[in-house]
Amino acid sequence: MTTSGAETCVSFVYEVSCFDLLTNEERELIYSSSALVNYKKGEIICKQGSFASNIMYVEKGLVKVYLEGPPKDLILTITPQFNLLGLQALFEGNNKFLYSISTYTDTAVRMIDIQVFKQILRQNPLFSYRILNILNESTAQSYGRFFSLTQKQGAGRLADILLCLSRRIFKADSFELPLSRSDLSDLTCMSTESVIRIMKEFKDDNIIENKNKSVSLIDVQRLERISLNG
Amino acid sequence: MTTSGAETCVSFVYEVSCFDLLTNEERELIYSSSALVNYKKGEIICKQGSFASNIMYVEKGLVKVYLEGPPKDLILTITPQFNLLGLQALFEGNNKFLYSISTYTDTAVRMIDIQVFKQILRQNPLFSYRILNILNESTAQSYGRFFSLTQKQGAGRLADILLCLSRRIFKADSFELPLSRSDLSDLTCMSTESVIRIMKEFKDDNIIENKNKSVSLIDVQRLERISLNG
DNA sequence: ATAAAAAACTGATGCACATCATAAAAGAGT
DNA sequence: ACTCTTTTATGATGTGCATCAGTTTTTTAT
Repeated sequence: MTTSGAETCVSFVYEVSCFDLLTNEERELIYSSSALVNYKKGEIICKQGSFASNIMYVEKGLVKVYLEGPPKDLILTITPQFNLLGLQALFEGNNKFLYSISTYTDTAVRMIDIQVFKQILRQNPLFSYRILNILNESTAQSYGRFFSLTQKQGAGRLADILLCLSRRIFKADSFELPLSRSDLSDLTCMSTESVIRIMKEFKDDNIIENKNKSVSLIDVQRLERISLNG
Repeated sequence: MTTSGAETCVSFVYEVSCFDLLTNEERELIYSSSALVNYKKGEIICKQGSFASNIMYVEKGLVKVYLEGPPKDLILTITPQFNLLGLQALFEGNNKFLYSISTYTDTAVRMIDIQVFKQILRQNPLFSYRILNILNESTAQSYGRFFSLTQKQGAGRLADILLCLSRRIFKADSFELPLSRSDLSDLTCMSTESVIRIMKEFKDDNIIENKNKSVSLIDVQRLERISLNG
């Protein structure tokens, strides 16, 4: 398997547009049985191991979905607005959150009653088919990430994440990074010190620019080569 | 996250019983548009990157689903009979296999036309809901495995795999292992030599017995402790 | 039964990365 | 402004595991 940025991503290409597949009645049902909750930057939306009674839809903001250590956290995805969270709780017999979710920026989340969501899934095959596709995309991406995390060494893993952040999340070569070095280390499965050292290498080699929170990818091709060569 | 064998598994608890949710007509459609193909031990069922036009149902046998290196293969799941394969190809725009699949034993696979499968998904919400649950279970497991592979060290990862093989695949403390040491290394993301060394340690410590292909778990509790402590 | 090939094993060496210790810089709160 | 806390940075040391280079055992083929 040869993967560079695109296939090893922690986020999604397509925003979720699944609600347009609902009938007016179903949409009304969703809205009337849901609540919009606002979170500030850094707050926890849900905690691994707690009971899941909602499917969540990020209407605004940026969150991280992560497994809690010890020895350290592992960030599964960085999810921006217009995406669903907590779909794994649909699995019968799986009524607990497998992961924690917290916010990087101020975030608004629509909490949808899981029973209502399930009911609509059962009665609306097109909607159900769309959800199935979303889950499949997520699985496909997690395979790419599996490969990145287990087969590549540090520089390659960090290159993957930088490319992903640039392409999928911020959709620009330059961006203000709301993640700390420690977050990057939870994404790339290495120590914070190693992230810092490799970032410095990239900077010294003129592959990226980096000052405080701002990051610019200068030599994307080089980054892709590093990603490919592990 | 604290995981031992159960949550870090490469195989599934429940056999797939989704076809009972089909109408007679739909079942007939599946059967008439499918073909049963027999593979010998060691043969390749599908190759990563090739076009996927079928959903596969393992009627008999044992297979591995794996990403191909370089630098080395990564086994995603070990899948026994009565399970579906290739569901990821359902993702629109994803008509290529993300992984290769090959057999450990003589295997019979029913090849189901993907268009027929999709059609039934769209028209039968209960079936679609069941498939969605299967995908969700698979995602949940891959999270556990993510954690195992990225956060635990060698002995813990191997303990996880041994526990999984015992519980999920062979459903016994003693079993004949059709996988080579090299396969175990592709499952645990370490070198073959390391697998051998750790297996020897386990044997010297009377945690397992091992002679040629036969493996017996002697001290399961100890294995679980090793799994937990990384 | 025997040769050939593949898999299992063993030891010596090297290296990527974690860990530890400590300092500098940036951000947050008053 | 200034303190206090958090984050970033950097060097020194340690280690888990890969790699390499062999030997032995097991399996396969004839």
